[in-house]
Amino acid sequence: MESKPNIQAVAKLANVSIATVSRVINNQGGVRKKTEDRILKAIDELGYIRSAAARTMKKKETKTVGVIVPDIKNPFFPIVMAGIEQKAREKGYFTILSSTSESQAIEEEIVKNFIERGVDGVIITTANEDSDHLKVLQNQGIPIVAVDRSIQNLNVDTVIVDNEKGTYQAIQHLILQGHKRIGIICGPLNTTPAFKRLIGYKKALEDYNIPFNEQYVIHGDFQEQSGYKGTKELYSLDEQPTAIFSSNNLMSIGSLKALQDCNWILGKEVSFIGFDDIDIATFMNPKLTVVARPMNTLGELAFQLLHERISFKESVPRREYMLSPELKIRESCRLN
Amino acid sequence: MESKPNIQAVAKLANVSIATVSRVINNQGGVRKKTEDRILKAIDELGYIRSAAARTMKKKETKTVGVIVPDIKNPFFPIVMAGIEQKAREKGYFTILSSTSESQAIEEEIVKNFIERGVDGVIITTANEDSDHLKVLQNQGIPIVAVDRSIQNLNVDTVIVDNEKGTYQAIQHLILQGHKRIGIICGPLNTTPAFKRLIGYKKALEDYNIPFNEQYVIHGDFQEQSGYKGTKELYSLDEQPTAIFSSNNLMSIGSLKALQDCNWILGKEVSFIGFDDIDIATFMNPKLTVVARPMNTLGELAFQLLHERISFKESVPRREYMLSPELKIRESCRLN
DNA sequence: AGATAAAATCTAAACGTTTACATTTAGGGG
DNA sequence: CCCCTAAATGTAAACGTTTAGATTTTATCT
Repeated sequence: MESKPNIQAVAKLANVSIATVSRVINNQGGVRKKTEDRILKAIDELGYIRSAAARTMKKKETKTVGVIVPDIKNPFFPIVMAGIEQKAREKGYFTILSSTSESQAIEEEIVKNFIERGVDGVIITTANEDSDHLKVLQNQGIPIVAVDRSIQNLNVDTVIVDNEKGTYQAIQHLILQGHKRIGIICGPLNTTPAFKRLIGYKKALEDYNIPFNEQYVIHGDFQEQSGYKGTKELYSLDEQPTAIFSSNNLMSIGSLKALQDCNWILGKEVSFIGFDDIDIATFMNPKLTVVARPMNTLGELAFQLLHERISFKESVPRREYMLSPELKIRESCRLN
Repeated sequence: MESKPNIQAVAKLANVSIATVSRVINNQGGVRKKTEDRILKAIDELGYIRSAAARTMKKKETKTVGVIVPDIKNPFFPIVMAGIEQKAREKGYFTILSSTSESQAIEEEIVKNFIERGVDGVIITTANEDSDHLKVLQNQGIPIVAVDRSIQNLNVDTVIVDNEKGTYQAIQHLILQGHKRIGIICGPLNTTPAFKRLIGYKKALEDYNIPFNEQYVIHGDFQEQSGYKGTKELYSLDEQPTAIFSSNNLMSIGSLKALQDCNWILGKEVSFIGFDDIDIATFMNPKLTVVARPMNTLGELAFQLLHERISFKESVPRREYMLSPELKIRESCRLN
């Protein structure tokens, strides 16, 4: 196998200088049609593909944005990613995705790697919000957009959903149906989404004068297993809750499995609302009432903000978009 | 904002030559402890991060593998990806993921981009199997591993599951329960998985002397919508099938929705088996019988093969791993 | 045809690393 | 204390682009 052809080889074959070749591959114009054809032919003949590395070195830009998510297995993120990818492609950008498995150590590794590679910007759902480990990005002048989870003490554009409101509405819905003992399965409370959802829960109780009871608050980690365990805990309480709110999709699945295993009858003995719509929602019997988020839009918006930052380096003030989730009322909640 | 520090700046601050700095950042040893400390301190002070671009240019390697999937929204791929990512991290490799949305045009774009970036290898589930558009990779000497779908006329390592066998077992299971009119919802037949699943279906019918009936074969595209439509078609047949086999997860979901909308009662009026286990499977009533694939293993194995190729450039002969899927018998099939 | 302007093309210098090879420094033995 | 060897460090070239500025070619107008 020959060594890979470079711009030099193309230039020689087409009998021009490398500068002219460069002009052609970058569509800069100012090249005679005849010359261009000759060069194009040479490129084709040699199978020349330009080296992004060399180009990046000169241009200091990569037309690449890095995306960091905490858990690629959570279907929420692939959908957000699809939104990002689509918008990025439209603008001629390329995306690279990495997952941290909710580990800050891995997140740091990825960030460093992204910087090494010279990404033009980063879209991140961070594993740890109060984290200095993202300062490096800012020091390097790399724009950041936080999506789904905001970042403390870092002045970055943010696209989130109104977690508090979404949860408030869900809990309110339950209260209005007569529920007073409502369990909530939380995510990691050092993440805004999890925290805000708990706030929404508390506020709804307060507004309707229902005493807050610590035993109904389960501390989960956004993984299926913790939803399962948490639900069993709730079940084993002397005064069982009559309704359960689960703070994310994966935990909802775990929770529902626990319900089945306990023979705790959904929609009859216990009402249920989950944050995030999931495939199973409409297949369950009864169908699941959920708080749904505009996931695709979240991604599209995130890229759009990032792109603006990349394009106009001038300091636009920080922007925060808060999208509204929607309570999709189906059948898993019953009067109590 | 200062311009980013380079190795030169570090060298000056630490009062050494750039060669020594290079030795330190690459852990090559042969540097006096005292000097190393001085350099490390300088690196830290300046916030120096080496440029991958410049490095790649010299070394002609990136420690990066590119992963191409046809549909990031299909939960199958994120799980495979998780397997790849984990193994890659262990070996010090970094992965970049892109999704083609089943479009060959986009796939070509991505491939080109990967080459430009100098990925050391590619793991791909191609959108179009009989495709010359992957030859470029081979021409560039970039190792490829095909996962889930093989590639025609290209001599690459392959990791797939035994689609034919998996489907055969499913259909056999239905036949032994007395079903004779069995519908199948196929994926795009120019992909091996879809094709092989159809083959498995036909072979099972043949082995049990059940006549093949074209009207029970629905041509879908692996997307939810086609599963929905296909199922309605089957429902509208004069001689409705008594059982349905769906060739992938997304189409299963569509199919099940159609069942509900038609009031065609699952497990009673119609039996059902889907390829790939899905969240909803165990929540349905009755629970879904499925053909399950070892998705995580698929990814791990794929990276392993690729890594071997990258490490020992010598021409090991082509390898093909075919993993066995497993028929998980639950409740969605009933005697007929 | 000659002068001039405009268009096309070329030359050469970066960009930030790695590394073969050259040079300096340190350490030990006599 | 000097010499020799090994260890540590330095020098300089190369990797493949882009691009400013220099030069050549072409086209236009008298």
